[in-house]
Amino acid sequence: MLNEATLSAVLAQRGHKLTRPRRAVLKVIAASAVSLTPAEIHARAQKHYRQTGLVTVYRTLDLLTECGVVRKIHESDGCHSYALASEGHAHYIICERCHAVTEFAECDLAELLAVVQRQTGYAVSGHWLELFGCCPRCQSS
Amino acid sequence: MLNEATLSAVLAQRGHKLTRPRRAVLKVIAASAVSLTPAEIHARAQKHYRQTGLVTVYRTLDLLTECGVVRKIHESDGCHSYALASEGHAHYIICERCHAVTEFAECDLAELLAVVQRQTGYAVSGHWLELFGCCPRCQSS
DNA sequence: GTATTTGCAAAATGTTTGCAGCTGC
DNA sequence: GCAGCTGCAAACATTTTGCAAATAC
Repeated sequence: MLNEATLSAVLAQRGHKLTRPRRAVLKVIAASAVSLTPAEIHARAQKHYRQTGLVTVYRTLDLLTECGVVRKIHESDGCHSYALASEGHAHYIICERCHAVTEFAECDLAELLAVVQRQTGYAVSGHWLELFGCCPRCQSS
Repeated sequence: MLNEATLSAVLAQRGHKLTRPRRAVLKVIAASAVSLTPAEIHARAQKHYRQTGLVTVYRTLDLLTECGVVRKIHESDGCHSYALASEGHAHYIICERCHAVTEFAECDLAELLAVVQRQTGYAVSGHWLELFGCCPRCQSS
């Protein structure tokens, strides 16, 4: 999903355009190994396109989230940062030291879901799993 | 953890006191089957103790969270609500229709963690799992 | 009695909206 | 050309801070 042509197509499909600020925001998020807050994204986006406004960053993040290009990262102190999303269902593992974010696809929760469903009587329709830890780089330093 | 004597002891241990507003906040959270925002907690707490201020609600929520009496609930649109925490490690299943919150203890993720650890090289130190669905009551209505 | 807690007003922070002009397709 | 997008300023919502008075123990 790093490809500009692809992104352009995704946006066009919904009647949206690929503009300079949007390009800048995506570039910033795609280039970062760690999750970023809107303010951080704003600051970095201005290096790609100087006039990028913070308001546009917010609007772009909403749009890209809707398109599934980007995901909101929830950490214990809140949920104010974003990272690039790969295609399809995925989860994150987050470094508690440097905020590095890595996706992982493995999520065999079928058995757990069945047990909980039985225990609670809820009809489970979705789940959300995040792991926290220490990334390889931080481990070696 | 609904017991006032227990709470008083937990607070005392850290040099804190059990005051009227704190009692009111706890009562509200303990009595609610659904997660509540600080503003909602404030409104309801005033029925127990009229003078409860919103600022105190915020401070109390922080304190109770620190003590593990209460937990912050993360939902897709943000993370601004709180629910009672039972003892020890637990997860929530949240009703997407009425925001009902139920804890479940089952969380056998050992195998998954091992796989992800191998895949990503991270040293996993914590996890966080939340399920979404439809609670029994909403299902039948 | 004293350290902690409180409510208030005010400040700080983070996010959203209204609008006239600009830009991608 | 025109729908959609932009940046700005200003509105708004939420959370935090400073402080003198009140309270729990």
